Amino acid sequence: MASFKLLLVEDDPNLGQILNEYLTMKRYETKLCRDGEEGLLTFKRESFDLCLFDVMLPKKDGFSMAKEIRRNDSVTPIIFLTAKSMKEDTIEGFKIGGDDYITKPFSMEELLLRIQAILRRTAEHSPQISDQKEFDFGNFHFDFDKQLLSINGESSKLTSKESELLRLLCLHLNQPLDRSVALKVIWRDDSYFNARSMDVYIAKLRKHLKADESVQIMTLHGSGFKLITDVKDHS
Amino acid sequence: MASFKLLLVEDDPNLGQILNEYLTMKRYETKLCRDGEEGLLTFKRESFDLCLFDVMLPKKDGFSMAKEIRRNDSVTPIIFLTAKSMKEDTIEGFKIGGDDYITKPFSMEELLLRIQAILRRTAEHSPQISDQKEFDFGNFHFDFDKQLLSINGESSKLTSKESELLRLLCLHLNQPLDRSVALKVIWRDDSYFNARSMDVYIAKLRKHLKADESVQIMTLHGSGFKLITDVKDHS
DNA sequence: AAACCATGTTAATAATTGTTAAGCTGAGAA
DNA sequence: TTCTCAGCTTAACAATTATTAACATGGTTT
Repeated sequence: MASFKLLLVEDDPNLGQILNEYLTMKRYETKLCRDGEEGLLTFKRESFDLCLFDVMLPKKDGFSMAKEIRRNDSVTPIIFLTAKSMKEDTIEGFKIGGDDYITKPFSMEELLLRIQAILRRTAEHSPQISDQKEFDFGNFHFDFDKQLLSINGESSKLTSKESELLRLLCLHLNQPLDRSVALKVIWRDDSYFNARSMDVYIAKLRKHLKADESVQIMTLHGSGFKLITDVKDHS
Repeated sequence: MASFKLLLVEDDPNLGQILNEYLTMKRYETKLCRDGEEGLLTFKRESFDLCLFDVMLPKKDGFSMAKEIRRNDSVTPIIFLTAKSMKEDTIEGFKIGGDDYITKPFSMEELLLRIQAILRRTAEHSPQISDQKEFDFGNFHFDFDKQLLSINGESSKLTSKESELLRLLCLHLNQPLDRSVALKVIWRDDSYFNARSMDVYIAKLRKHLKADESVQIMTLHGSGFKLITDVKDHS
């Protein structure tokens, strides 16, 4: 899946960098700005899936930024990060059209989960341009909606779980797919039994993919799997 | 706008009543339940726009309720209210698929704002309970009021249940339709027997739709169905 | 090597869905 | 009223899909 793009505006260099690294590690494309004006310019220049604004910022505070954004964009979610837990502030934040308000100190995991909770709602309904439904790899053609995997004119029907897993693998073609990512997306929970269930489905997919030897699902021991296709060597 | 319907499950009678009154005053239609089992039954029987669950509850805790709901409804937003602010708990709440997690004591205004922030997102994207009466998909033309499904000049009469179900599928054309959504809209109650009845009607519709191979009702095992049509090729 | 995980594989079990037909019910006709 | 019929529900059983268990294999660490 194409990663989400976040705009983080935070003037504290330490916190800014830590958050930046953490979110990047979690596969978000993160842009860090140091003050409100820079943040607003960046927002106007590029396009983001979600904003994280510190409230107290040099040059232009987080609320003012949000107000300006909401004048012509009522969609992009905004989360405020702040040291103050003042009731007045919280309320102000939501009234402007913010989506969440987190008080420092917060755990990074909680921030991540709140980001995910919001993106889950906006992403699932938005007319995903990047929400690919059909894939070609090796000699295969895979239609996710119809749950059909075809090769040389022959097609076989996949089950829902098989399709979901194959789709995730295709979206990461020739790139690693983390176990935990797949488990969270498909099984909604990363647990021992679900993990075993996923292994069973990997096995099923491998059987389906036998029809083309140049395609295979590689095991990345301890981390996940990777769907790879041989690139033909024309040397 | 028709007011939103909230399911509030809270065992503390004082807090329960205060919240109930406050939310009612704010023009939400609120249903208050005292324990988890009652809450779950109510949820299955009626249909709500958002849930507010206390975590610690008699008979069945808030997390267990959320888990059961998320098994066939990934849509309805859930907010957890709790006395504990344990990090573990917060994380658990989001992992289950919750949308927000509020720690007592909280201000009513903040709760209200968080509810609004979430509803703003879901409402604007949700497949509007549209009053569309006629649909074209594949080579079919479907007139909901007349209960007529036509193709190539031939039309067949549908029963009212068939029509209602086909209409819901059409409104979600090429998108998933949750079992629980359909059951609540058409049967008013998400229960075992109604679910079986719905399966029978899916079968009936499939027979009707055989007349055009490019149209079919896909099964999304464990979650629902999807009416799909081949996208016409305009090359 | 031994111990310890993680993964592969197959089969048994459980859950969900497909299908057909029998029963029930309410509305209109006789 | 009773009869009939269409439409809906319920039951029963079949088929499919998903999960869990059990054991085999292979990688990693010490």
